[in-house]
Amino acid sequence: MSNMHREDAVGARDRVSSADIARDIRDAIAQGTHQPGGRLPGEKALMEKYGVARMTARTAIAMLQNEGLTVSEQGRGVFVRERRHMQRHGTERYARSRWQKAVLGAEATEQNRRASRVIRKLATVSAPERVAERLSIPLDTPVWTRQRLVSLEERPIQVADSYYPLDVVERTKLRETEPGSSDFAQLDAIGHTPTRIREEWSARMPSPTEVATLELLPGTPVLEFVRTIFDQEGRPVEVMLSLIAADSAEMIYDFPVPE
Amino acid sequence: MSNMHREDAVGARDRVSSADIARDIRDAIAQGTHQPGGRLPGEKALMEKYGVARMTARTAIAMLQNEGLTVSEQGRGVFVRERRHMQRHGTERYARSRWQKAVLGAEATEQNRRASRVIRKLATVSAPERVAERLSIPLDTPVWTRQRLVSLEERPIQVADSYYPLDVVERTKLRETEPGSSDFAQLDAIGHTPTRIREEWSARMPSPTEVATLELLPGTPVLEFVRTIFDQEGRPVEVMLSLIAADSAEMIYDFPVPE
DNA sequence: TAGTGGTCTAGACCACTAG
DNA sequence: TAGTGGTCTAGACCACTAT
Repeated sequence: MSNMHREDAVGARDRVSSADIARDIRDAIAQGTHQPGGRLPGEKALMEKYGVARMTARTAIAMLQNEGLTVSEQGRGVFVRERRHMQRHGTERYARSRWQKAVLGAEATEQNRRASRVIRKLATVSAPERVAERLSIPLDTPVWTRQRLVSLEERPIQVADSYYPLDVVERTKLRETEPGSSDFAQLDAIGHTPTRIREEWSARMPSPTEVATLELLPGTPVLEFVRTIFDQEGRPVEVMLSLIAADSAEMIYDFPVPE
Repeated sequence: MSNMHREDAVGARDRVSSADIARDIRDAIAQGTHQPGGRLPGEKALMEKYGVARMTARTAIAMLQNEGLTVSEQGRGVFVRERRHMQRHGTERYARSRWQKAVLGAEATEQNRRASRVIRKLATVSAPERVAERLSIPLDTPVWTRQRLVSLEERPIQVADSYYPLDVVERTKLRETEPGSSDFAQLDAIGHTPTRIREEWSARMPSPTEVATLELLPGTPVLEFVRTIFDQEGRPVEVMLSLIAADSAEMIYDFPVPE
């Protein structure tokens, strides 16, 4: 963090480093000098302005990109990253009164945005470890899975893989591509009334595969999200493993102080 | 994603790219070939193995670092990143029965780890926007703030800045450095019984300042956390703005399905 | 002191975008 | 086609770690 004496300083002046350049641009963005979506000085401009080599300018830009502040587009330039619309995940969205519509669809509608989903997989598979643990079944027990990619306004925002014990889905629409109403209503209809929910999640940087699937920009973390639904008897009847682009998600929990 | 024909392929062989090198190492880590904390091939080793220039090897290593998979230590080498202990955040930790101890301290003790906190600021300040909104007061209204840095096992893991309406803290220990018991007990003692809690979460990459404060490794996202405490009359009496290293936090919420 | 990663320079060729 | 960013090479000097 040694502060640089800039070019205007007399004598022993430190050379400008990529970190200095990055700081200048970062500050300018914070000050509002550059608006979201606006163009930033490119590699050439930085080379000239600071008198550095191309790699130095590139390093500065890479720093900002890894912070999620900018995006570089080949052939176009470097831009201030635009904020994405936030998708809110909260306790209220599971309310009984909303079971008729798919949870996400309902939320999107409320926020005046279009949600769509693409089924990636519908099959019977061996329960992966995280699923088996939560469904309280042995590892590799066959389970039904429905895996989908959820998009909002054409942008993929969430991978959601649901797993159900076979006996739960046996005679229901949950095996179909388009169940029509939400998992909640479906489960309720077959005698497994969703009664308690457990949500677990953490954040991390995505793998390149995940970057491709969710079309993530550099510097975007993902939320690893696991939701377990318990029925009226306390039995876990669905585990959903999900991956959510962190730049478009906000989790909100509203609850009374427990005794 | 063009698959490379490796050196052993005949004729027009693609050159090995930094992405290829990164993929090889990533796969090896996933396969368990390299254990957490274990040493990875350094720049020189990669240059020789793949016949590339130093910058190419460095780029490959940088990719892995930005994914949070590796750490480079100057003068030592490149290593597989070790997993940090997880600090769990959930609904139960606010239970009335725990109000005597500080919330975090209690959780740490249960997990057999030492928590410590350093006060960074105790003062009356103008309410920042996010605080004013949640306390339902005009922007820049004076509020009392207590800002602290929480560490677990000597590692900083959370910045927590609490804000209180002035009339709430006027005659209480909340203004002191070491209130002795938790905010919850303090608020309760002065007639503002914590009754409802609202928690809001999102994740993003940290600024360099935040990296320094939380001593974050590259490729570590942060969780931005806002907790609002409401008293028995539904009045917001505390807003806490917090920043948490994502590689050491896991959120768990357990709640009944709302009506 | 040897070996490692951190930073910078200088120049090449490629891929994509826009006029 | 000009201009932009993406990737790679080759070599220099520096900072830190270990021995």
